Amino acid sequence: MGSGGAEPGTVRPGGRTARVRAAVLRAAGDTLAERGVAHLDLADIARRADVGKTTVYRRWGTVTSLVADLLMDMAEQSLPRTETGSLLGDLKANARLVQRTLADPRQGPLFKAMIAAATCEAKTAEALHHFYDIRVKEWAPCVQQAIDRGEVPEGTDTHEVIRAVSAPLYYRLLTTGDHLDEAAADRAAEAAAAAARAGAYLRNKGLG
Amino acid sequence: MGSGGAEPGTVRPGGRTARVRAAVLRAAGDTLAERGVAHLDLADIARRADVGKTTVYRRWGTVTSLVADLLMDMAEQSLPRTETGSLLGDLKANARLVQRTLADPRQGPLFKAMIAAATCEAKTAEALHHFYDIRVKEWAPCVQQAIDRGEVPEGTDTHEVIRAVSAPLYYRLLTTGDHLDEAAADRAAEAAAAAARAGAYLRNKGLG
DNA sequence: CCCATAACGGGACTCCAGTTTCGTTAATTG
DNA sequence: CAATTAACGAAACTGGAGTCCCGTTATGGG
Repeated sequence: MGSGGAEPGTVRPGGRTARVRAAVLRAAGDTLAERGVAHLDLADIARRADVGKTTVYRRWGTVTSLVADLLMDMAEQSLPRTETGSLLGDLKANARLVQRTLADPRQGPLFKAMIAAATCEAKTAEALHHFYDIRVKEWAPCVQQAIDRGEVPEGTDTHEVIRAVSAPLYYRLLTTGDHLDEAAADRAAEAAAAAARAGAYLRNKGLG
Repeated sequence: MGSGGAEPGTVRPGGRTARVRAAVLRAAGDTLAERGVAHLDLADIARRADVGKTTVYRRWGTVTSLVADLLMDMAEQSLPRTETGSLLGDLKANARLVQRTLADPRQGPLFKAMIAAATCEAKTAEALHHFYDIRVKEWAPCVQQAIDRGEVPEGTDTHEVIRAVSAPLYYRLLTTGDHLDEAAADRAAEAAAAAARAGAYLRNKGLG
């Protein structure tokens, strides 16, 4: 008698198992982008992935659980940031990247759907938080460089500045129907840079 | 022969019909706050509202449609803004209001759920956009006053400044697990004020 | 106050998302 | 290159979300 068996896919992760995972995550992303989280049927995803629906139910069980796995997968593929030499330049590069992603006909709806899925289950929320944590950590160094250069006051919360760039873009995506253009990206970067220079993101504000 | 009949609840909107709507919207809000949009059963809501499930299905039909109605209802109850005499003071008052709402154990999850529901259906999205449009319009005058006072450059997009206050709070609510405290609210207000003063929210940037 | 009928509500019914069963395929190990 | 068994997949099954039917309640107009 064994311990009851680990999660499916952990003992023989190679070959077919990996192919099935890739196909299912691909199909899940496509379907999420097209239809959103609601009324999402795992059997549909299985059909699109050319995989038995039993397999999908056994390995992931629920839509939110599948989204969590998709987020784990996406978190691993982080694209390197570009460096321009100035805070505003770096933040604009970041803002443009976010804007292009959210304005993309596939990626935009996909991100909306993943955010929606994260509101439904703790595990999915955790995966989403991890995903954004990685993105923020990837870009935070450009703010540190600005601090070192003297562009931004010492004690500035670098992560908070990076989040400040994305925030208005996501807010607009979710709460308005407006198109996200490059002007919006530039405005987000300029606002974050101006606020950072003015010391709005200093840690331990108002404790003295 | 008639035209086939209008939507239920439009011909005799008084008395019982209004009571039923109020009870159902109340129950819908409670359930959304507790469980989120996923796996939400209209029969559950009907039971909690002490209303026949047939009635709920007939008048609203789907969860997203019910959320849309809830948003219409909430949009009508706009609380008046306070005036402090300075841009930063007004923006802080706004930020604190948003922060308290999102940090509230009932309202926070409710807003998350409504945002999630809006990603699933156009009609619900429209209702959400309308809701935020009203909130933004309610607070935008305080930015106009700051322009008149000379605190902020002429040509500043007043709506964009108000959105800039809320954006980081919503972004944090959705993409991190962190608690929204008053410090976060103040930081959001200060950043928006600093960026506005620096001219980051001027309309028609980069067209000349 | 009374009538016509809008709107509600209980209960039976349907249909499909999710589960269970069991046989098949192929990843790993020596 | 077998042997072992993890993982897959087709098909039958089940439970409950959503629909339908029809009798009941009570609103709004005259």
